[in-house]
Amino acid sequence: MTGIEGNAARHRRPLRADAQRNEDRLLETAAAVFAREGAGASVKDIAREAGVGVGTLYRRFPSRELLVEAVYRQEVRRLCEAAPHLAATLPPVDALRTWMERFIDFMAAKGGMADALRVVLTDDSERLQTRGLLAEAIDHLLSSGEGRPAARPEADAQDVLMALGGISLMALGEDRRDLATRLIDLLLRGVVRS
Amino acid sequence: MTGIEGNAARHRRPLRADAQRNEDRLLETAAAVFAREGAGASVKDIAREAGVGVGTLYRRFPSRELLVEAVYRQEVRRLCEAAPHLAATLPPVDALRTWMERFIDFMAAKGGMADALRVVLTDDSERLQTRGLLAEAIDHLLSSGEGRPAARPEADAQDVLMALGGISLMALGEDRRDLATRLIDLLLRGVVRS
DNA sequence: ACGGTAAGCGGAACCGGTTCCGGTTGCAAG
DNA sequence: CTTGCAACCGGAACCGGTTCCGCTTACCGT
Repeated sequence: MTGIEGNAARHRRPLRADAQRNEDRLLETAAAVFAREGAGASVKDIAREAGVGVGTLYRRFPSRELLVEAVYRQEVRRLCEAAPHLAATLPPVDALRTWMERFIDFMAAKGGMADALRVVLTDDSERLQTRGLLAEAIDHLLSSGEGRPAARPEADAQDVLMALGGISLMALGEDRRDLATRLIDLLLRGVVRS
Repeated sequence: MTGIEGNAARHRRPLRADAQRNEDRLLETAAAVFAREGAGASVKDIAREAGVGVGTLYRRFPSRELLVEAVYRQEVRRLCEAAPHLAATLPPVDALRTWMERFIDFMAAKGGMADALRVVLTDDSERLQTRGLLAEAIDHLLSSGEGRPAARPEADAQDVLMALGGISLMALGEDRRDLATRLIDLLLRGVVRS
């Protein structure tokens, strides 16, 4: 479980040995702390528990949200990879709806991911692979269904992702699961082929 | 311009004289500072410039967002009051779309209102009159149009408000006005009578 | 007028995120 | 094996929001 491999290291000179060690340790620790205390845990705590200074943490993860993103990147990837299977198994609209509800549940399960989500969907810097992953998954769901795409042709995966993000931001709280469901229905009504 | 009259004071013993004076001064100062530096200005600055301690500010406005809400309540009210006129003047869907775009533009114009907006739409405590105002305006637009309501009967003003809030949260940034427009279209397609 | 007290006041202290910078060190060239 | 230096490190310092608490005061009843 040491070292989120698929790193963005692809086109970046390899890290110095100590730096790499610290990065691994930070991700490891952050994952543990988030799991234990929710994604709201303090950055300072994580740094201390990982045995490094905050400066070190910040050089690798320039903001709290980026750390969160890095920690959950794996799980989001898994979520996205499930899209093709859904698309192949269920009727188009149901596949889309199901995937969206899974997305909401995932976000809700992490607690306090709202800010991180906003950053991931809003910030257009490179290194935020997560956003592309999500858009790709949605694109898959929109265009699936043999010969009868689920969505109106103009419906754009990026836009749908943004809309879903907006819904998450509003409906991520405690007793809001039903609100999320209703808003997803609303969104689908606008997206789906009439 | 001293003393937002329509206060929630309705069923609250009147404030002590000095307290009322401070509240007025705070609102006045906050409005000025927000206008000068955007809604991101620091609470401490506002308190200092109003000549009171932060403690005083916080007793009256228990969080930064609530202060923002109070400062802009008037303008939001005005926005909402424009709804009936739009409803009477334009075809139902156009009225709704126009109002929504005004809403977005208003939020964008204030800069850094995103957090305040989330609180206003999300927090269900009393004293947040703004939310009710907005829902009412939307309700008006949804059910207007002589004999031919704009919206599908199940469309709920609260839900539409939440969706619009979500859109705002995602599309409030710099070059995002067009995203907002597209998302509003998407939303309308789900809301409007087919 | 007077006194008691609830309401109010100010600001020091706390907390979490973020930045900065003087000192350290992996590593590669000589 | 040195040595030069870019990359790194740690943590003190800063900043903004929020809480806490000892002191003050407006106001009501007498």
